[in-house]
Amino acid sequence: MKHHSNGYLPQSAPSDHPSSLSDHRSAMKEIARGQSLVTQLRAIVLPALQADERCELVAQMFQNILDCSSKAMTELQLHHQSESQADEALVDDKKRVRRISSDESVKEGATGNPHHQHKRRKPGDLVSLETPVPHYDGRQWRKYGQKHINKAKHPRSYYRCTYRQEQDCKATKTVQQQDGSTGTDHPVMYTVVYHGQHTCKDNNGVDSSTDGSETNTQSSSDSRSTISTTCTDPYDHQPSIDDNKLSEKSADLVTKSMYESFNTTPFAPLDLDSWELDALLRFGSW
DNA sequence: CTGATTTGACCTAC
DNA sequence: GTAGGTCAAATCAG
Repeated sequence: MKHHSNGYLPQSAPSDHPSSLSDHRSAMKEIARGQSLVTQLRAIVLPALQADERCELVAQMFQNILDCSSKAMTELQLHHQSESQADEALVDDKKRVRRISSDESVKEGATGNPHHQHKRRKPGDLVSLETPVPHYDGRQWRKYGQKHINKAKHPRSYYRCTYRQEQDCKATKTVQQQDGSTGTDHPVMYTVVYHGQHTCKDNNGVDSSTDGSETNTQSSSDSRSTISTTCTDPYDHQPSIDDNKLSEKSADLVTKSMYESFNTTPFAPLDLDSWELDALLRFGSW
């Protein structure tokens, strides 16, 4: 799968119904943009709030907004899929044949390989968004791989839920810096793609995936998404390897500390100008 | 010492 | 054959 430069859901090949599909596409783009903006805003605002009731209220409002957009995104995806399915029916048949045969070969233990699922993920099971803060999404992730993607300047990092083993949480995400954003003028933007649903509860016992409103995956994660990052991807500045390591580490540290302040303990106390609060509250009543 | 990250190898899909 | 995704040993950091 190629890096989708726009950072949104990868689309199947252009179909015969360009109008409706492109409508969906642009709607999804807009929603994703909205999610990204809210995410960025939340990343700025929440850490600046003192841990009091208002803070929780604000956090809840952000969450609600993101949940709403996630639901809308899901609806659109479903629509999009059902419409594009017809177009892909023929292709699907071919794929199915192939898949079956390959499954059989696996069953036969032709390889006896210890690695089980190296399947490519289905496009339908993902949600992507653009954010300058790819790590601070209220979830705990563990990096398990990094790869240079064809024609992309920056490597893609692969994360899975920290609780994958203990709670068998299947959620994963990939983070990739967008090619255009190298820094100076515009904030570095990352394309974050969430795969699979969180079935875990995060450590403070707050359920993550389950507030019911989050039936969809990543959106769930992504809705919680949030805040984060810092991630200066090592490759951003393309410094020495050592620098890379340093920056990654520090980014993760920041991420973690943000997580902690965000997730578990309420939020890091911070001074907040009254105008900021007013703006927030106004935003909340919106 | 323990847990997280890095990174090259490996696997599967295309 | 190539590209994307995952594994797991080695390495790093607290």
